[in-house]
Amino acid sequence: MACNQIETEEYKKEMKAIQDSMDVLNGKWKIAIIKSICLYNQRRFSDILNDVVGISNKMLSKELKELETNKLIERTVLNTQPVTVLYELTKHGLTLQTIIKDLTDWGFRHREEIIGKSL
Amino acid sequence: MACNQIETEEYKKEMKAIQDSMDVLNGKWKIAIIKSICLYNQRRFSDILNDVVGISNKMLSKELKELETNKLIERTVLNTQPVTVLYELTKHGLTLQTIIKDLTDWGFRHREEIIGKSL
DNA sequence: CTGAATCCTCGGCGATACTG
DNA sequence: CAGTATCGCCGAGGATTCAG
Repeated sequence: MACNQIETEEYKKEMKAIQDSMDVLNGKWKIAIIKSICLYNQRRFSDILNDVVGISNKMLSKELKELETNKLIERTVLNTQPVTVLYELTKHGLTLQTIIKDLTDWGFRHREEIIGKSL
Repeated sequence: MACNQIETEEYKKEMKAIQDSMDVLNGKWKIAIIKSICLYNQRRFSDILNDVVGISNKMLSKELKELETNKLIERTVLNTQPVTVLYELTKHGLTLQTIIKDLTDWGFRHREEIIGKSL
């Protein structure tokens, strides 16, 4: 119900907003990385590298940079020997949780719908 | 809060579920197409082609097929001259509305957070 | 009108090696 | 440990043309 609305101006704005969201979340790894950090609140580079099965260090490095640019995570360098780098979600990053939860729920329902059985 | 949970089995399932969702929604066009159909409940090929700015017919055709495979939309061919083809959301397709709304809202907030002002 | 077919480009992503 | 550098594949997606 009520997903129709004729206001085209509003419609265009919404489309842009969605594209913004998708750009941030797109790609093969972003959400997996966020989940990894989220799971432990704080996580090191190599920890995430282990958590996110299949990712290469190059990709991880790139994705982390993008997430930081988008102010979703924060990078902290510790003066240990050798260096330790911690990543954690920002306040803004934490607001993604609703979406992530919805995506999870819908994913389960979708699988049932398509394959006819759950995980 | 409470996005951490130690159960790794559950964690893996959730990751798969999210990947399922993202696979369905990924790419440059899927959500825009869904929104277009949704806006009018029923929409023809060339209508969507106009709604979704920038998409090529090849892409539209491909995306529509995928959406149909995923049982999100339904294709109806009318015996007109020339042929008319209608696309509409299925019940399952309509369940995406929550996610789409969340993505829209978050997109707005994100823009404020990053650029410092709204659309 | 609704696509399918073809050709081409560009960037995402992987593999491996190297650095402070 | 936490990345960078380099090479290269492959598929997403654009432009154009053809077909029923």
